[in-house]
Amino acid sequence: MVSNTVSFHKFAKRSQNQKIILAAAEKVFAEAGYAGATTQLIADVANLPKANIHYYFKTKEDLYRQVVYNIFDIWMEAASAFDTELGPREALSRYIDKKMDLARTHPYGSKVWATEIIHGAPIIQDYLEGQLLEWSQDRSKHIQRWIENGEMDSIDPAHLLYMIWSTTQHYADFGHQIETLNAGKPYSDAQWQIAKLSVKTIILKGIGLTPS
Amino acid sequence: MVSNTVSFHKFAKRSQNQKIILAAAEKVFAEAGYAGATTQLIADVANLPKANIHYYFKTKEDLYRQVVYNIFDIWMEAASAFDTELGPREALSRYIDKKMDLARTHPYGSKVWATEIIHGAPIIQDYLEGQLLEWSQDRSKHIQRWIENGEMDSIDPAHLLYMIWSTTQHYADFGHQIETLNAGKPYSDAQWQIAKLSVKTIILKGIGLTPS
DNA sequence: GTCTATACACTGATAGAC
DNA sequence: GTCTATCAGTGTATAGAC
Repeated sequence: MVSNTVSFHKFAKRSQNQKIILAAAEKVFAEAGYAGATTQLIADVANLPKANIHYYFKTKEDLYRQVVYNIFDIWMEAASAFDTELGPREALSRYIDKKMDLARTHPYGSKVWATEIIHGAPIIQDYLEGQLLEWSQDRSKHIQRWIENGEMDSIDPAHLLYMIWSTTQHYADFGHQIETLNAGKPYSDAQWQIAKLSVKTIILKGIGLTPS
Repeated sequence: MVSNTVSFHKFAKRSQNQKIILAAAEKVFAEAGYAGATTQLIADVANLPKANIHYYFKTKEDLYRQVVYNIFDIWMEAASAFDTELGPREALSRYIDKKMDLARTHPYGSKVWATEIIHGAPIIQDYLEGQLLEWSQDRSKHIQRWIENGEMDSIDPAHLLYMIWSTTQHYADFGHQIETLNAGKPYSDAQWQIAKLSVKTIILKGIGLTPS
């Protein structure tokens, strides 16, 4: 029993430190880019000695890889909010809401993702060609069916998806610019509500629906 | 006369080399990020010795600064396509068209801009607070007037601008992802046409207009 | 103006004491 | 598991020959 307890505590501590490092790394990778993010800076933000970073993650690339996988997983889970059984208005409304919420709660992850894609997806390419392609094709088929059923306007589904992705992620990736144009102040709860509603209203009306 | 000729040639060569270096730097900064872009790599792409880069641009930061200023100038010039005297439908149509054209012709510049903002605008902050803020406020006022005149739906002008920026720039910044989801092939002329039309259709209809 | 050689600083990673 | 000291490699920038 003693050994079990020790073992449990060790794993708990390991898991806890890994979480702290991952959170620090996400922030530093987002703000400085992959090459600009030094392990020393990540260690400082995590409030740990530099060597500990390498103890928990063998290389800087491994750490970066974990950060990118994490945000991808979070987004793919959110993508299930795009539930085609609900019909176009409700499915798209919920998906946009979910993506806007994530832009607010996970801005660093979104920024890391953006630079990863901008640099040609050196790490996440396999996932783009796998999970993301599969999900996109599945949802595109359902959108096509809605169009054929006269439930929404005729629009190339890919461009509808790109519009949702770009518009929602913009509030994370370009948050600094938005804040600058907002008198240098971050959005309040009320302003986030208006942003969400504005995005939903324009997109849904733009394809012949009314927001829910 | 001889000295004038020599002088002329020297300036021409200087100007020419600077253009070659700027084009190479734009590409390398876009694909590798600021810290990841080595002067050696920029020199290789420009097909010049590394020392020549430092001869024409004192520091790497100066070179980066020029690249960022260039894309900002190009965008601000395009922003004049948003001619409020044309009325909402025509002004917005032309502006979206222009931004989509720039996403296609200047993808590297767009990517450099995106990472600059993602990293907190360390170089371009003054321009955000100056020219960009001024332009945004001016156009927002005109949009407000259109709304009051019943020429378009009631939408917070800032969010309409963000939607245009994010959607159009997405085709440059996330071009790699779009290409991956397009069977790994870059967009054809016809596909770019569809993209432009899709973006314009959704946004204009989304605010109560019909595309021109 | 061009280019080679090099100085100087910094970074990722690890060895080894605790 | 933790942390200090250190190494090997790489980067920016420049000096100086041509």
